[in-house]
Amino acid sequence: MVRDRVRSQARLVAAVGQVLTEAGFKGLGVNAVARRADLDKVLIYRYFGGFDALLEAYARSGDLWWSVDEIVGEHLPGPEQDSLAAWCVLALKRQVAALRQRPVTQQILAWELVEPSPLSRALSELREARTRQLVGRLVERGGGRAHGLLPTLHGLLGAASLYLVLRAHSVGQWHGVDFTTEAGWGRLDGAIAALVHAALGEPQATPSRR
Amino acid sequence: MVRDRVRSQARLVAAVGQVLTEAGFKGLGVNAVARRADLDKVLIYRYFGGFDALLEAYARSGDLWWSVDEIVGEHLPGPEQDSLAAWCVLALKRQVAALRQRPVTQQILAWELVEPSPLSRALSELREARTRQLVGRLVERGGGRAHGLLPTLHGLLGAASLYLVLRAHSVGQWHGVDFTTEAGWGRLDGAIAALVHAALGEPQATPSRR
DNA sequence: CTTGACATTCACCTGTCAGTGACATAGTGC
DNA sequence: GCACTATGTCACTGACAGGTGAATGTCAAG
Repeated sequence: MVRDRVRSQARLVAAVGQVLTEAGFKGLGVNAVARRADLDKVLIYRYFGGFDALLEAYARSGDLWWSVDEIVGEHLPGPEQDSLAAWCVLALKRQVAALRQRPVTQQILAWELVEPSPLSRALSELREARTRQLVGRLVERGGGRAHGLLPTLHGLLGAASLYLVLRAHSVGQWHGVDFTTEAGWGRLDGAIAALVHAALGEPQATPSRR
Repeated sequence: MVRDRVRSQARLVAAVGQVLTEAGFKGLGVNAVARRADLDKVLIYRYFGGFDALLEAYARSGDLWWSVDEIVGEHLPGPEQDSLAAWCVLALKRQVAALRQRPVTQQILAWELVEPSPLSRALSELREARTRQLVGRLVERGGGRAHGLLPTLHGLLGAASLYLVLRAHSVGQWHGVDFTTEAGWGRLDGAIAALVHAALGEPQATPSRR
């Protein structure tokens, strides 16, 4: 028996993420987390004060949402450096990629539609704050030319792609497109690009309607 | 004690819907349904063969998804009768309204992101079939002039608004807009209209950017 | 070595879940 | 009235959930 409080705390926090990826929110509970951490569940109450507090500790520890730099960090190659539409398309594509490689975040987002939890509350705050930053940054990157439709576009297409990512695990089909294959995601990228360019009134460099 | 098999079956099927609206999918189970129907749970096994079969019976009985006529049934008033964009906007708005007044459908759609069930499978089939009809009808209504972006637009904006309806119960905030108020839904309608008209290249009759 | 604090485990409580077997009762044909 | 069938009720099992009190083991200070 190793006696190390901080190590046990860390193992419990890590076990939350492991249970979420393996069993989803449905299988998340005191017993499952303790079992996964190979520790007794009573430690959750002693060290954190309860299960919700453990979830909050996990939310603080994890890389649940992406930074603005992860989305619009690098410069765009080629002649479109100042195109607002090109930046917007890039941002939306990268947000899809960022979400797809965060299975835990997907689980939380899916579960918050059924029942909000401390995890989803923490995630909401992060998301709203970083989205504001991101839209501001997009305007900068696009040469400072604001466009009335930009927040609308980003908000609606962001919601659409987020939903499609969440669906991919369970159902996978949406309007005839199969999102269990990479080809399906390619069609989503194409659709986003076509729509953004049409809406912002900039002709598309490489037209790719779906 | 009333002894009437068909009546008891009907009460069990109805209880599924009642439990779903009152407690959501999380509270749906053999015990809850039987309690709500004021019958013994053993009847679920006797009459339907199991809980999943009861869910399938409920799916067949209920008005889970809307008909195409409910969305594009009547003629549009005014001079925009043949505008594809106007029809598309109307369809999207009515789909939001149709979903908002179907709490059970919302529960099923939220739950299928966590774990598919017989109910979500039945719903998926309905949805995919009727969506195909709907897009076809839209093209007719819009004067037969197909537009390459129409399926894309309808698919993405449909996904976005569906997701926002599902969020409204639990979180309510999206990109600064509050979807617990009617004003928030008005902004969604405006955003959809602005985007559709911009994307389809038809000037908007009453401009209403968000 | 002794003592005491603390990390950790064990055993148990209560409640809910899905599912089943045995029993009670009502209506029907005879 | 009698027997049979179908409807409905009751009581139970085993599994698992969240949560808690007491006991066990380990380490370090004295």
